[in-house]
Amino acid sequence: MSHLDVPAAPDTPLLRIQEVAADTGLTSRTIRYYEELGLLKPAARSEGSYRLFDADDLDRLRFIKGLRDDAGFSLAEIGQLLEDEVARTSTRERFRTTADPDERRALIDDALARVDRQVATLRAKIGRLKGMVAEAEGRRRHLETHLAEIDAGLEPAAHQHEGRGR
Amino acid sequence: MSHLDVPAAPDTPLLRIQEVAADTGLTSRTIRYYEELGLLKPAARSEGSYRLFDADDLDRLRFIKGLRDDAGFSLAEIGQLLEDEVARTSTRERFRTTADPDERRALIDDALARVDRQVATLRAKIGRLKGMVAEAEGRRRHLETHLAEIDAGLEPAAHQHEGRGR
DNA sequence: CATAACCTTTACGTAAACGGCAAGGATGCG
DNA sequence: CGCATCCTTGCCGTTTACGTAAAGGTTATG
Repeated sequence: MSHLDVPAAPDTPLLRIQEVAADTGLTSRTIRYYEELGLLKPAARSEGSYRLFDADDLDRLRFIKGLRDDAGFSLAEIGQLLEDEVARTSTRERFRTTADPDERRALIDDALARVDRQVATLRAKIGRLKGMVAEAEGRRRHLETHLAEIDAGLEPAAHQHEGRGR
Repeated sequence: MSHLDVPAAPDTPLLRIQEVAADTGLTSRTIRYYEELGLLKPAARSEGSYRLFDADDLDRLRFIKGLRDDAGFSLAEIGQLLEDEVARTSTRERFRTTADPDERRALIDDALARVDRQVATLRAKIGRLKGMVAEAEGRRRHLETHLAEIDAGLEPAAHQHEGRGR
């Protein structure tokens, strides 16, 4: 997440939900659902209470989508990874309103810690997947061994039609 | 999968569903559900139609669980990965009953191809996860840059309570 | 300011992945 | 063979992750 960006780049135009949906590949329903679950909170609301999203929110949604589609995490797990949104929102606000460098450092340190935990979680998953690849390759070797046995024991025998294996 | 094992190790005792559940960490309900979905078919049925599983089935179930828990695949995707079970069953049978080395080779080649596809799928997922790690690390660097800016621009300023970051 | 296009909340519907229960048959042991 | 235990096939219930329609405000545009 790039919450804690330069005081929310004042040039970001703030998009409405449909635009965000198009940009992220999610549906507006899904985005509202994620908000309902506390996975994000739009940067603002229009006068008539339209949800308004900034670039930061877009990043967050894309990250969520990645965790969901690519990493296969449940929304509950994603919630754990992103960690409580209320805190994030108030943090973002605090960061904008405080000028105390010590406090700003502390806020960034927290954000760093969160990112590190995310990376660790992703790496753990990569590790498990690699374990599965290793298993599969074990099966592969097993099959090849078996194939070699057949070749050794029976290849010399006569067989009519062209062999098909490589 | 080690279907196509040495003609189904004749020493395997054939377990009943509860035993299998205990061994794999699944529930019997789940195992039946997986069969219903066509993810596996128990090696045999007892006289009174009890499901009976061999070591091969156990491997398969553990593999499915791995794909589900570790890799985060949906059961539908797992079904694709394992590829149609009916074919597998008849293949297993064919393998046991045929003596023609050419045919056995062909069957093993097919199994090899399946394993290769599985490995490719897993590797693709690993790739996507690494992409996410890279993204996260990008955010990390961004935060650090930001932190450095604060340090550079404001650190020299006076501040009362002990700095907290490292 | 009229109106199309977009938004809001509310609420019911659905597919996936099981959990749990009921009614009845199968196994194993003394 | 009697009985506890395990199994079978339904079948309904639940959670997750949304889809979809309803009823009614909001915005942008001519």
